[in-house]
Amino acid sequence: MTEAAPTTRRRRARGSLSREEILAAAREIVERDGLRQLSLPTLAKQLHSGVTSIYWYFDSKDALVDALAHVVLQDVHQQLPAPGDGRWDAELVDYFVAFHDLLETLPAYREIVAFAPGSIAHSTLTRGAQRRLEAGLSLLRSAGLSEADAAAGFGACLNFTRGFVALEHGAALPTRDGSDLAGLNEIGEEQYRHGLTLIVAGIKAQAEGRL
Amino acid sequence: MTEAAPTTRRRRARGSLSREEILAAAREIVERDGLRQLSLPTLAKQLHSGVTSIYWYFDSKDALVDALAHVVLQDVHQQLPAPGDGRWDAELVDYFVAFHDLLETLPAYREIVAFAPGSIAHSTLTRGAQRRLEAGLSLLRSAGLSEADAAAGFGACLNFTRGFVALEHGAALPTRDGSDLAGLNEIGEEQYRHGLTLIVAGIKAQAEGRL
DNA sequence: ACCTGAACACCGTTCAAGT
DNA sequence: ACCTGAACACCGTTCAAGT
Repeated sequence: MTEAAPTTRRRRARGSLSREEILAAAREIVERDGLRQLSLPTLAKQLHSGVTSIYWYFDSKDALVDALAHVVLQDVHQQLPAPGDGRWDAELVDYFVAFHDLLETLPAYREIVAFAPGSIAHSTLTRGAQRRLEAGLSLLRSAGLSEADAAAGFGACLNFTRGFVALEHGAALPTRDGSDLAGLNEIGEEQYRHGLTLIVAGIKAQAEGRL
Repeated sequence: MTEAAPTTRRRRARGSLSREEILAAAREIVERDGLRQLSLPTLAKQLHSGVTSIYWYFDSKDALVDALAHVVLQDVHQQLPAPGDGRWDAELVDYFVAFHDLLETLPAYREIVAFAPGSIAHSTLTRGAQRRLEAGLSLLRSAGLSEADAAAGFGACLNFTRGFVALEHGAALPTRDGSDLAGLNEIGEEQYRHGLTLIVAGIKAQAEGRL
């Protein structure tokens, strides 16, 4: 009765922790419960480690979230599909719709983009991601656009996609009254596709010298 | 020596607090120090009130932030410019560029969109805001689009704008290495304008039956 | 009806150890 | 070198009062 119950495991072995393991555990928590539930005590519990052990690998919680964003983004870019060989404008739409669907599917990405957009912005592109994006970019070159125009057009699609996903988060609630202006606040797959189609049509107009 | 120093004011008068005053103080903190600095203790200090007094007017901190988002959004919509009477496509671009600049100018909006996008999504449009938006919408009707196409096109511009602003926040840091793919991560006024121009060109193509 | 402090269960971070 | 608990200065929220 005088001793505390020895319910929990004791001390972790010396070299048993790592950045990778910490990030994997953090990701699991974020996918399961959302970024707001990610605290250092929760994370330590999941790792069976002391809370302060985490500080050996990351300077702060913010730094940890930055690193997590980086890992998740790498995953996203790795899963980017290669464009097919149909007409460039149709392929470009498909390419980004796939991108959009991918982002929608990854809860961790949505969580971070919604609650720590800064961490996403900090993350630089890896070499592999650059190659994937290059493939999309080349679609635009094949439309006969100058290098600068192609990059700008691709960037517009990219920005639209990223921004749209940021918007989609938390917009899943029912509208509170019926006074919605022709569904202007509606946000979803259909609205995404429409905006993207318009941008691509704009690029096409530019390629044909009608801008 | 035995008494605590009576440095601070005593108790607030009975009916002296209000939702409005609380929101105004909260807004001041957000504009000055950012949303992350907004805590109930800080807020209470600014109000010279007890921390728990705030709970008489708001159920939770989240509810308070929701209300703050609503107030700020109302301001934004009230400042929306009326479109001029030039060509519809040029006017539409100007209309949204003004919108974008407005959002950029209001730190409170940026803070909330960045750190509490959910609160923005919850907010419904007031009647006044609807009238302002109607003016922009009518630009599209004058292009000869169907009601549905006009609303969809306007919505695309709106979504692009909102999403873009969400992206801009925290993207103000210098890129960490030079491997940036033709400045694809660049985000600013120029990129905004370009994306918007493409969307409008796409709408034009649609209006002329080229989509 | 409206304002309040005490108390609670949480945070992130620093520091001075243990091994 | 790597892991740890104690301690600190914060949070948001509940509750049982005061007026």
